Amino acid sequence: MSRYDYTAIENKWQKYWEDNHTFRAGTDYSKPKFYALVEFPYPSGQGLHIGHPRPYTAMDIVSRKRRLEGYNVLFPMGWDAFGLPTENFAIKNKIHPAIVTKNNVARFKKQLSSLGLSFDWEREINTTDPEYFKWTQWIFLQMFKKGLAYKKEMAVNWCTSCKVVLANEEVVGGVCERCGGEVIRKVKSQWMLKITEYAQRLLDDIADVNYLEKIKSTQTNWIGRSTGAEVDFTTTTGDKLTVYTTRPDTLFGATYMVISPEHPDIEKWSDKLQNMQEIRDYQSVAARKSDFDRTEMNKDKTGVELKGVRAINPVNGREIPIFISDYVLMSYGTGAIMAVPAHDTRDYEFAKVFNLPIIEVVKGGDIEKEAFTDCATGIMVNSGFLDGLSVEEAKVKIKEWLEQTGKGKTKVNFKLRDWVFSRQRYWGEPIPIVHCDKCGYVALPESELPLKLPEVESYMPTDNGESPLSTLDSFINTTCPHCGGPAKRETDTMPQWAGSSWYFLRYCDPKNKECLASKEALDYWMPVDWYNGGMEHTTLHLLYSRFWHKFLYDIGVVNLKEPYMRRTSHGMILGEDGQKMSKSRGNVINPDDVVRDYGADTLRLYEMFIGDFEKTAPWSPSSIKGCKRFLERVWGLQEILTDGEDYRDELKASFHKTIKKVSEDIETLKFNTAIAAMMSLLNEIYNTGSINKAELKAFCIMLNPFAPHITEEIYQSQFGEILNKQPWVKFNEELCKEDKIEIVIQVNGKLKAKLMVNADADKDSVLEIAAQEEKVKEALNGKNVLKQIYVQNKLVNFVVK
RNA sequence: GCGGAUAUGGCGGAAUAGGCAGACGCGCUAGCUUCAGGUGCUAGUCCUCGCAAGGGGGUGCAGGUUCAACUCCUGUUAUCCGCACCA
Repeated sequence: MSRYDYTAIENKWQKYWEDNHTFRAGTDYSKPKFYALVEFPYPSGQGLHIGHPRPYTAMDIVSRKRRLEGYNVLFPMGWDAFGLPTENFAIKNKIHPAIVTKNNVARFKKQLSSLGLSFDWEREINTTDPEYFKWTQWIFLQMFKKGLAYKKEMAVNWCTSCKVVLANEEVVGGVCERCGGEVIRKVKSQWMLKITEYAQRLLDDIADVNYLEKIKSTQTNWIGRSTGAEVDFTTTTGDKLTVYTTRPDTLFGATYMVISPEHPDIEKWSDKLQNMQEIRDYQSVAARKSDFDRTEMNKDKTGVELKGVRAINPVNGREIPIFISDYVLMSYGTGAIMAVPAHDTRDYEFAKVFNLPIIEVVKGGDIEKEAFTDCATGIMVNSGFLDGLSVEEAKVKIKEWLEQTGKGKTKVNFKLRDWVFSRQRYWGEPIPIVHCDKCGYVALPESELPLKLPEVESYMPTDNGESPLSTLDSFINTTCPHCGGPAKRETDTMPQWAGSSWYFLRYCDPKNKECLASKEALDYWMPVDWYNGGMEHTTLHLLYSRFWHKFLYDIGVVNLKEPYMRRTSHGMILGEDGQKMSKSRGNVINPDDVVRDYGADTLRLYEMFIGDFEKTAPWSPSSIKGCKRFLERVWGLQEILTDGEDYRDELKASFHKTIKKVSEDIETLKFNTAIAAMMSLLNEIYNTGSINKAELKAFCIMLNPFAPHITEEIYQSQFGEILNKQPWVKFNEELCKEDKIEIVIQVNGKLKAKLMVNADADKDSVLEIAAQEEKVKEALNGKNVLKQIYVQNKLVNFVVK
């Protein structure tokens, strides 16, 4: 027999699969379907990372198993190809980003193909393809028409050195991630998407889907719902100043107020404020601080009192001072708070710095030392009509009072903020809006989609931070679709998250020219049955795409509220040193080298065997050899093949048990133990010295999803058939049981002997035999047996004294 | 600070409706094969005392429940991830 020539075998089967369209998702909509999804990669210039194959192989295993189980499987792949690195590469090397993308995609595709992943390449999509982003733009227009897309002045991160707007992720330690330059806040007009309008539904519907618990809780925290009240304070200027609080019960303890430095009322009061210069100074310092600086200021509270304007506590009529401080954020609640120093840590710190009164309103803490915040079970004091009530009762009563007197109302707040949807970049979807002086922002007619990117000389952002598109008069100047007058195009582009917010829908019908996907295809394929991806996408991509999907549900494009039935996630593959792989650490493993040296099947097997799928795992160049050895030994089974169309008795239970374990482990992401079980079975087979036809067939089929090339090759050369056309292996629960079972004999919990007994033997007979064991006799000798514990098929424990 | 997770041999990791701790693999040791290297095969490999038979200890740490605890309970430490002045 020939040696295991993995390169030849893998090339042969990859070609066979391609020629025969083996993995084409069928259009027979009467068959049961299964939609498996992995996150489509950003085709970076670095090529495929060794971490990519981990989730891809996992879902490939599930997909391959489902096909053998008779499902019509959709397992697609595409390219999330808009993005900064490509643009930067284009700028540096003066190559058009589309060409960079094309080259990178070609390389990625070649690399992915070499892994034998069963993607349906006929459904390949690319977010930078105008035929694709036509529909990204279309969805944006629908949102615009429904009032969900709007323009707003927003503070953004601005690198003073690169002269570029940075995403929050690009600001590291207060400086620009790339050049180390100073980053400041700059106000710019940005397109926003009203995801907050969907906050409650995004929260509620998590209950209906099968996501990992940690994904659910991360999303829940990110949405950050809280219930409290809005309370109106009047001021000595006669204005109304509204605060949001989750603790309206402590209203009697409010001894001052704090408003954000950006609060608009400050300007309104400017002629009444005696220390305006001091206030302006503080405002400009706060404005220069990045988010990073603000968090660094954690310990030292700063602020300025507004001299000349005071507020009146609505519950007791007391006049209290108003401060500005950067610990109050304009972006949450109302941008103003009532400060209750006795029961809030931040307010307490601030009150100490500015020597403000601290009034205890819930008994139980020691407010001389610290704020008493953990006071849910306390009793109200110094609180007028709330005195003597529990905190819970007080909350109800004060809310009633606020509603009755018209001084406030119950209010729900979310941490979730609207989505900044503009990027001042070239390599993204153009936003299909024009601005007309007469008509304002006007949507491009759908007939003009896709709005393509124009050719430009340079992709470099401009000095003032506008998109490169803003330098192109031929692009900017247009006519208003509404009034026909002169108008200017929007020059910002969409963020990278746009294209990935609906891509799973396009896979259902990727070539449709009439709509983003036909109703028929969507109704059949959706929802995604199983979506695996990284934890890092839990709060952005996953939330964004749920939002878009809900919007598309509202306008009747899809008929389901949620896009993904099940969401799981995988751990990262680290370098040999346990650190994240990076060029600078020199611990990068190139998948091409691994495929060349060990073969795709070994790589796939090792990535699944490396450890718990959900946890990070360090790459080990020596451990992978174990997987190679295993496959060599599987290959070697052909040399000891004998006739026989049934499992031999001595292996029957082992086969049934292993099939059961592998079948179940694949469903629960426990690929490592599935492989371990097959390794054990292989060892058992070799111990018998031979394998028969039935056994080899079953072994190949259950190993096939993991190592598809070698198993197809063995199957074809031994049995002359295509494995892919066989049904998935079955097990029989009854036959998993061994006739004889080893049970453990303990005395006082200490192992004394092991005994082979008939399965399901009764207590008395086992106890009798157990007591006869030499070691047991010894241990029992002269002792008093107090108790005999018998666990069927497991153990016997004699409790003696 | 909040939320989530993790802690088991030299290494990656198994085992939780409580029931043989260390499956499976790597590495290592010895032997066989080999001129040698590599491959392959056989045996061994948690620590410790012992020539052995056999004994003792052991799942981050300290307690508890139980005939029996990696698994349950209480407390505690460390590490990782996410969010973070969210009122």
